[in-house]
Amino acid sequence: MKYHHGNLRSELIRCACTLCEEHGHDKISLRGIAKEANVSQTAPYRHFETKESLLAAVAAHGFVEMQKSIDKIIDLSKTNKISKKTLIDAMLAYLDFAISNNNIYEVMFGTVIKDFRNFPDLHDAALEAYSSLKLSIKRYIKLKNDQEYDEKCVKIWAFLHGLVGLNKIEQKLEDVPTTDGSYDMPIDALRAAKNNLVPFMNSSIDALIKS
Amino acid sequence: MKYHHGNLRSELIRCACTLCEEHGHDKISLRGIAKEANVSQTAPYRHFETKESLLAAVAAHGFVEMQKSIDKIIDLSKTNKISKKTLIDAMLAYLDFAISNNNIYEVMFGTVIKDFRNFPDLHDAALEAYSSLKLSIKRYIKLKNDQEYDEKCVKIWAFLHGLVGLNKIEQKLEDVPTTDGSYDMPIDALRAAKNNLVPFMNSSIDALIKS
DNA sequence: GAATTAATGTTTACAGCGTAAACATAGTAC
DNA sequence: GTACTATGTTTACGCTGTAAACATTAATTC
Repeated sequence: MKYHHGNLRSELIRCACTLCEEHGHDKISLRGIAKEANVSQTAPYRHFETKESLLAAVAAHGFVEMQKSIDKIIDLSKTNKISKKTLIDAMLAYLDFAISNNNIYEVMFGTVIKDFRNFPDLHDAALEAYSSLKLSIKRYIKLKNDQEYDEKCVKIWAFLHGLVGLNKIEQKLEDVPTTDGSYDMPIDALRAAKNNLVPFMNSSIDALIKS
Repeated sequence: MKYHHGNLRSELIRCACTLCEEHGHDKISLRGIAKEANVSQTAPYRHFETKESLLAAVAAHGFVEMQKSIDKIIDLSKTNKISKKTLIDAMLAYLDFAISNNNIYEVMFGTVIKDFRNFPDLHDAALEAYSSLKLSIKRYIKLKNDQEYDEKCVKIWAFLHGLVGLNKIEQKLEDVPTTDGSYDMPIDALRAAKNNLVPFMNSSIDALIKS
């Protein structure tokens, strides 16, 4: 029996990512992660000060992956303009990551990690991801200055981030017959948006960039 | 000493709202809420099956309050058109509620409550709140049909919800000198948006409605 | 009005949690 | 080889959500 694990740190992050995505960050325990990695329940403390700091590593990993999926679309090796279709594809890549990594996205943007400044790796990864989002706009359209790019980028980011949030709450609501008429249903609208995502995004993103 | 409390249920909700907003939903315990209400630590179980269901009541209360603050702006007693300024004011009321009730907003839209269908009061309150958001658009602009209102409403809601989310993460990031240039800073842009919220909203909301 | 029942409180108990402290083993430097 | 450091385990503590048994008060039935 070997006493030392070797690379427990990265193994813990891997297990944490898996379990987190499977069950949600609020349903996983440090002990459970340790068990998954086949070590004692306090072994993680040799590599992470707290549970929060392990989750910070999960979030950082998430930002890196999210950035990769955007970078893949806009092709970092080049510097030329990108088409509107490519821009939309990049935005769709954001949404796709957020939705297929729902629970990790929650850790990245939720309240689990109070302050990114306590976790420099995470802090950097988050800013790097933003820079890819911004770059995709820079490559799409010519604007006056950096400040203007930031303004558009924040608008689009807010819109994307909001769509992710609404997608979550759609899943919590019920189909209720609207016949009663006392209130209206956002669910159909959310579903309609999802089923026609490309035109939906096309009009919205363009409108925001030009606003 | 009186053994029965009388209206412990509503008192517990009140205490839970207070403590939740003060410390965040993940930092409060049923026991702590019970202590705040001066009852034994298991007394809440006579009124709420689980901690989740008490938080559902907190969320429901949040939706009602949020709706009120929107309704106050658009003046439900009337049915006439509203100006663009009034529409923006209603959207600002949404943001204002979300930000000054940060931690309760988190409960309303986060992952704490898995499925609103388990909590009919919450489910209704959420849909009612949506209907007020939609009504404000209906009163502002004439569109073809209900479906079109829903589409615009979802876009605007996503945008608002996203802004709330970005506001949260702004607080977790750090001011870093951009001189290095390896990445760009969303923080300044977020702050700029906040400092000029009215024109920022004016352009965005209009663009989304017309998109 | 007394007896029964239902509603609403308390006390006790349990397993799981994050994590601190003490201890054990393995790898590294001299 | 000996000391030191890194990395693992064991044990322990107080807090958590909540189940179960018990107590008291309010409501209902006769």
